[in-house]
Amino acid sequence: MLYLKKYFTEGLIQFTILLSLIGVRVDVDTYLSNQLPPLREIILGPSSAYTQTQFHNLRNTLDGNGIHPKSVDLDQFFTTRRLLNQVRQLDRIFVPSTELNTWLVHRDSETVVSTSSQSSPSITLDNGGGLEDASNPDATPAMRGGSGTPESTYNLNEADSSLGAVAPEGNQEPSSRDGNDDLTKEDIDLIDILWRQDIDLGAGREVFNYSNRQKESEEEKPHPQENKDGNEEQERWRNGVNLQGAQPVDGETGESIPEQLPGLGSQTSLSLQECLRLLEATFPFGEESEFPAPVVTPEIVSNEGVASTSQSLPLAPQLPPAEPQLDLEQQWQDIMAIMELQAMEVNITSPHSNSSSDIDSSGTTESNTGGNFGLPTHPTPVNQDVSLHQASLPSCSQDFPQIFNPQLDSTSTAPRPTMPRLASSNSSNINSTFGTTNLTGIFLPPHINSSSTNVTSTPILPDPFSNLLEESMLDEISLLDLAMEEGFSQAQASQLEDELDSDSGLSLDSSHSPASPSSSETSCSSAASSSSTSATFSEEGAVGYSTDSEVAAAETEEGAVGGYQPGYSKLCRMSYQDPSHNHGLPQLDSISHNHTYNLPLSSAFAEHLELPVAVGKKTVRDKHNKLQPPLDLLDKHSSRDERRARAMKIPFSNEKIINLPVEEFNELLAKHHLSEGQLALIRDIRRRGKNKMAAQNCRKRKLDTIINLEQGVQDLRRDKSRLLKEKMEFIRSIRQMKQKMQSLYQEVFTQLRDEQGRPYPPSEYSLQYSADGSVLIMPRGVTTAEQNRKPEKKQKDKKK
DNA sequence: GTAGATTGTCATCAG
DNA sequence: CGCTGATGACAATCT
Repeated sequence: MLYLKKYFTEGLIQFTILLSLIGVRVDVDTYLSNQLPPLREIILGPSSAYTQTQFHNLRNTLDGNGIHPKSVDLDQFFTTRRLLNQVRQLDRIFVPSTELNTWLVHRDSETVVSTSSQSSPSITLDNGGGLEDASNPDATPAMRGGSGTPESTYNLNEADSSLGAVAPEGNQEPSSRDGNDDLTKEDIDLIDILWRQDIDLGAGREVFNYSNRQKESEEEKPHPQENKDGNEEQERWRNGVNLQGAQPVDGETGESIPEQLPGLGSQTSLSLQECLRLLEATFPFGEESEFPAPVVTPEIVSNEGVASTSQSLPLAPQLPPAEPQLDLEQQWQDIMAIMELQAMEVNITSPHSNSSSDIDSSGTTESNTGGNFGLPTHPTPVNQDVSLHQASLPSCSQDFPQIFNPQLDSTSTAPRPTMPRLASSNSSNINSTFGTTNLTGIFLPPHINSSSTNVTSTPILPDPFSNLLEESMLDEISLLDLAMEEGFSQAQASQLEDELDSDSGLSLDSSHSPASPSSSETSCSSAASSSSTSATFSEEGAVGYSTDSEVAAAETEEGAVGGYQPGYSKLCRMSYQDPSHNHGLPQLDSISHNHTYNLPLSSAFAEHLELPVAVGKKTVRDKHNKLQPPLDLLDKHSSRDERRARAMKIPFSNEKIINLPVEEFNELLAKHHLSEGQLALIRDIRRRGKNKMAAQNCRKRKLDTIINLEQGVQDLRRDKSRLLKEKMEFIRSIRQMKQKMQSLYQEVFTQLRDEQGRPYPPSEYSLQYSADGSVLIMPRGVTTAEQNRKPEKKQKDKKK
């Protein structure tokens, strides 16, 4: 798309037309033949090439200056301009696009998931989505273990194993524990701390039957849960829920494949890395266009998750063909913001997670990366990603798979999966974060619950997740609505901004109000008014007058009617704006108003010929027109003051009158012996002329203000949507933390034993948290205040 | 013929 | 005090 846009942006069509006029046959399709049908851009939407402003802007820019529209030099001009654009875009293209692609992949999966109706698995997939998946493709394969069960299952197993290993041994030696999962380890640490605290308080561990408990938990919990989880997932599969389909998100990146084929996992990861490399390689070039270019190889798709890719393709049509880059950047920012949020969450919940996750690799060969990344893919956090994905997906979805697939084929030796740029700084934290949250929130609770008594946590999880999913979907929808509200104009405006280097203002203007050339002028006026063609009206006055006046001065004041030459110069500039250029652009046709302000060709030309040295009186207009036929033309298009000046036989041009500095103006007046009437007229002309320019400037400023306000409104809308996203994600994370807390509570409580080794009945006792971070087990009826007074109850350390 | 847009002009204020 | 710029209001013109 972008590639085409560039061509069109550069006025390819116009250029083609020009060439055709010259006699050179140009086959536009050859340029476009690669992927897109000819003139697809036209169908998809108007490009800047169609806009009057751009074309004229080009002309006014340094490059385009002096190039006549019909000049063959335009070819070179456009080429150079295109190259220049590419160079200028080098710094932009990069990250956002890649990011977007990755997210798109996830999104597809998400959509699949949503359709499938699974809450948790879909969520997990989503969660894994995006950056993490791309970053560490290896994780998933390791976790899969070739069981063929979805990632979630594997994770559960892993979590269980870690738990089991830790539980028996972990009592005495927390350090020995190498929990594969950050969360698991964290939880275990907490439990262990509690036990140790009890010991410190004088309660022997034997009281709690810790070892027994652990063994039981190891033996009983892991398996049942594994089975249970496995059953759940199998059921999901049966139900038509394709976990991999959910994962397919990863699959596009290359991670999802491992599920089916453990061996493929590595390859996919490698391919992913290569893809990332390619992206990095491509980015430096700054060629956005290159993404779509590579031919898609279906292999990856087929292996990993046909569903995802296939679905992704269908989704693509939904995307507005012309997605503004601004939106992409915005989405990217949103994604980053979310990632930060998640990272924060992780840090808060499990500060240890990072280190543990790294250490965990020992558990399984690939588990290291897998642990980190696999986790993210699973459960809860996904929702956040989902919303993001949806936002970004549409545009890039198609392109992304195409890019990666070819690489996947070629590469099998890719080095360690390196984090994409996205993850660069915070990646480790993020990964750990996801992992921890997922494990604790989803996996641990089930284990514990199953072992002890609780079904609560497990049943609870699905619902909230489904709800979350729905919420995320709703969010996205609402966001889409917002985007729609902002209107297509925004997208076009953004495109134009990107396309038009010279001045964003012009582009915006054109987009906003194609019918008003002045507006376009105004936008850019403040910054680079001189560059813009549109400036012709407003500034043209100023510039044109000044130059004209100078010219006129050179020619002397002999009486060549002053206003004429300025008018001619205007004409020259105006000719570029000639409405004829706008053929085929209905909206632009209405733009040109032939007011007296801009002298028409005929008059200007005539004036340029210096027809009137001393023209007879000129009545104000046609109404008053009493002029003779030859003068009629002049009068027609000359301003009132010009006619008045001619009528009064003012010996110098109105331009001089208006634009000369006061001193020179006074000198000029002094040189000529003028009557009172002439002096008065000259002063009026000067006053009116200056006021005219002032009015034009004022209007330009007004328009600028309006445009800026509009832009501000759009920005605020984006911020609003972003904040809403963040809010939703905060809410989700809070829920997750609550769930995690609940699960930990249950776990701790169920493992507590009184002096006789009997468990505390939950109906009679509850854990109370004190301000200092300690946890007390209290009878239900006892208040916290009483607790402080009665520390006889057992105290246990809890995480602080 | 009308509505809307554009532009010019006047009056006024402020620097 | 005069000059100039800015701006609201109105009118003229054009589409």
